[in-house]
Amino acid sequence: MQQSPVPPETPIYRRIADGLREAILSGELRDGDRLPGENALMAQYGIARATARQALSVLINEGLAVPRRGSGVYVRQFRPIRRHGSRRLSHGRWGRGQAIWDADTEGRPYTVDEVHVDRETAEEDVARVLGGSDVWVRRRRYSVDGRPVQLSVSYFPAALVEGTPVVAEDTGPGGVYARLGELGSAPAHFTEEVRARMPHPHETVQLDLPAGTPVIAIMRTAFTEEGVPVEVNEMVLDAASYVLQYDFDA
Amino acid sequence: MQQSPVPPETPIYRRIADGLREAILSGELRDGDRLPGENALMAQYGIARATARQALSVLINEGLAVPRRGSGVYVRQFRPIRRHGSRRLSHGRWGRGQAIWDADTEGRPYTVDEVHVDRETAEEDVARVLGGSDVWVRRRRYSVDGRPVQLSVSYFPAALVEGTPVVAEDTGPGGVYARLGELGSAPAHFTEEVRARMPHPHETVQLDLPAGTPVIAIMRTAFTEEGVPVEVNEMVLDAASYVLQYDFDA
DNA sequence: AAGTGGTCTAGACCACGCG
DNA sequence: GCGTGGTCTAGACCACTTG
Repeated sequence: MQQSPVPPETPIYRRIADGLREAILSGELRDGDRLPGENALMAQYGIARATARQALSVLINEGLAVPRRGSGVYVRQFRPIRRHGSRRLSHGRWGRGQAIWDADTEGRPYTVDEVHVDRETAEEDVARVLGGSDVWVRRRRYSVDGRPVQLSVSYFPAALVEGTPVVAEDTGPGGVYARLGELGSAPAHFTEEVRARMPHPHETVQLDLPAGTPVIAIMRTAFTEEGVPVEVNEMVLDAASYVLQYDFDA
Repeated sequence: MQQSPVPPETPIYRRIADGLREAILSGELRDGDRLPGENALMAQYGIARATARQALSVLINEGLAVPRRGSGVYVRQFRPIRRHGSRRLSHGRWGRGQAIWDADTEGRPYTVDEVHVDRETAEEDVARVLGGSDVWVRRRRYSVDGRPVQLSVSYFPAALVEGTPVVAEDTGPGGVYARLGELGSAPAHFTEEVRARMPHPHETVQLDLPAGTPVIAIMRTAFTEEGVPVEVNEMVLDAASYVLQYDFDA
């Protein structure tokens, strides 16, 4: 037997997915709640297993639900961190300014791990910006509340940082930017290019991302007061964990 | 019969997807190229149809491929538009500044359609920012090269714009901001909150998004010189069509 | 007309989790 | 141990695109 002769406008699996999405977005199903499982959907709608799975996969790929093996499918949560771009302009300057999206206050403890510092040959895009492919690279991963949220790779011109604390494992108080300042190359201007896309496999692993989670990719270039580029920083953020904030004037 | 007794590390459909992804990311398969179809994969790997589909669905949900009914599955392309946040800081100021990501030059013709102007009661988040829920709302959709790329909804305090050209269908030269200026409420400061997520169903329709495409959601608040909020602008961008650029000082 | 992807059924074995 | 989701098979009918 096949389905009813006239497919009722939209396929069954879509109608089921739509209903569940509605329940999630309306708040009827809340963070961490369990969705009806495959067996429940099969019984309730009289459908085959594959069809029930297809319905659930829609929500999973939309990032609204997360499957847990041996347990069930659950509503996913969104608890972002607020990341300030141009902070100096944002702080209590425009009295009545209010944030639209809720986000945890900054200042939560970051954990840094998987720090690697290496001398490498930069890819073409980075080399073009820095004006040379001979670079030192600092890679690291940031976690908040034990969950990885950001990968970060910084590139520095080798001629500038060779043999300096910039390429040490621990860069000391104030971090890399303070050390660059001591070299007479304090970053003064920044350009950030922001994209969103689905993660690559290694990002999925390193950030422990469920299906349906995009990443935000930021390429930041730091310039000295004189306009000399001294760092390119490539960041990949779990999109479900971040709200970026930028403030500027007309 | 079932598969071989020991699942060889990773499931078949993943291995196939990994291979195809590799081919795409390495450039072996290029923009618009056709991927091996379901039948080809079934024959090549000796697998069932559902398994071949599962492999392809991975790439589709990652936004790397797009299925075309009756035709095949094709490599997707990424041709972004560059959107400048704080442009005033960016223009030729830091001589050697180079962009990392390619993007079409701005200035390509935008098309605006589906313009709707209505008086409404704002949601709580917008009302909190504007200091009241009585608002006028301007909705519109932007297209470039005939493809929809952005949805935009602007909220204005009704008390400020009631009966002014701000709420006319055509706002005239200089647009809404010029009209706000004539009202003595010229926007002078902006805050943008940026998120990325998977699209809601109506966004998928209005932006004609294939599966696996995230959207960038921007909430921009405009303030006068005195710090009075005069507009909240909620934008939803096709993430595959945009690179955002922000420039700021240390 | 042939080939493609879209939807759906009815089974199967598996690893995992939770009580 | 039982229910859960993860993977896979072997079929079917359909709508659509293309030569």
